[in-house]
Amino acid sequence: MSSKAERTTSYIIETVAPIFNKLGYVGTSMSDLTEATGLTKGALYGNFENKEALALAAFEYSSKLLLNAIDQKLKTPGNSLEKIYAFTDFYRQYDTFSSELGGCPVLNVGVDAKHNNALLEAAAIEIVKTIEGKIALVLEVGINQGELKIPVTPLQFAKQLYTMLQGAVAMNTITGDRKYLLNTIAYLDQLIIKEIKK
Amino acid sequence: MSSKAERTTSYIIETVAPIFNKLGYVGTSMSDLTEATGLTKGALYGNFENKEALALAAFEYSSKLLLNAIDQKLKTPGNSLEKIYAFTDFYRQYDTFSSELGGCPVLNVGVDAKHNNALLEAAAIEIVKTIEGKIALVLEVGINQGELKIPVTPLQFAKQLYTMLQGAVAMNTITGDRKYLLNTIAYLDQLIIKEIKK
DNA sequence: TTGTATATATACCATGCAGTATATAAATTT
DNA sequence: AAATTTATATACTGCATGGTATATATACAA
Repeated sequence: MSSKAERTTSYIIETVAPIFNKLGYVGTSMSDLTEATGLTKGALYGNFENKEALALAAFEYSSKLLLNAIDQKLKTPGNSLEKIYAFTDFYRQYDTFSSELGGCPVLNVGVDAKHNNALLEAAAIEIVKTIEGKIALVLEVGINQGELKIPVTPLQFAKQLYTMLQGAVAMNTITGDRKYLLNTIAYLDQLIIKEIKK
Repeated sequence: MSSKAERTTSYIIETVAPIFNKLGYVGTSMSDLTEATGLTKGALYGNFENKEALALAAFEYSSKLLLNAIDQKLKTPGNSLEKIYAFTDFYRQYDTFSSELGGCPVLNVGVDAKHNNALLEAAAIEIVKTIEGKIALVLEVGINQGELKIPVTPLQFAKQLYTMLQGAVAMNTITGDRKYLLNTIAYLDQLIIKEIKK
């Protein structure tokens, strides 16, 4: 079993992650975090070197949850096309999924940290590459098995797909309107049928 | 001619706008602004009631520059299709255009202000609606003149178009890679030929 | 159960923050 | 050019910030 110390460290990260994601790195104060956790500065600084280390751990936690969810969709049983469908379908509920994380960590941290924290900025870029790579892999398998035809390289198509999804996520985030997600996925689904299904 | 007072007010807004856009509302301090303008707190508070009023004026300035640029593209001589092309083509250089504003004001303020400033959040939503409306208007004219056929309502299609563009803007902002813009516009151009050109 | 290591709470520091009152300087009006 | 209005600079609040030193409490090992 995990020690008490390990459990409080996890507890801090889990509690703090959505706050950082919502308020941003500079927008989040240490007192926001003591208030949310019910712990004191002593506890937070005993578990993390400083605010930056805490924010990084929080982002890694949030993005890992996102990556796990994506992995799960891309491992849906069936052929590559079905996996891609499961993945795009996931974004129909991305607003409720990401609300538990305090919003989309890729978008929020990617935009927020741009001029405020270099480490977080780099971490966000890393996650983007990871996600694009995961999508590309599924596409590649589909091509090799003769299921799919793609007008560009798998990575290139993966980037295009993810860009459209993140467009919907961004518009949903800004306006609060879920239709951006629904309409974009609806469009993507027919795009996939027309363009890449063999 | 404008009075000295009016000119300094304008000067403050112009100088301050890209800083707010880059650093965000909470991330920008009044001392950042006195430093950038070469003025003192007395001057800033003499021209604006408080930080929020200054940030709002700055966003209005930035978004007006964006709206003007979009208007110009959508007023390109020729038929509706050519206007739409000019508009999408504008986004090929959107990274250099927006860098003078400190990034895309819609994306940055829309994401940053979400949980930090209600007025800015509302202002960003307003700009989104305005832009979508402008695109929809051009599409509508194209339909009425028998140039274009569209699978959904003009506003709906405009939203879809803008979502894809903002996806490219978001990915470009996060990663710093211009290809997201170029590839998305390339895709959009062929989409327009296939889907809406009559 | 006691002793010890470790984790958390408390109290504090220097600094930076948004905002203000007032003095001084500069622009505008006459 | 003088008078007056208006804008900017200075000096100063009170408060919140990230971070730390140290005391106290708690978890774990014996």
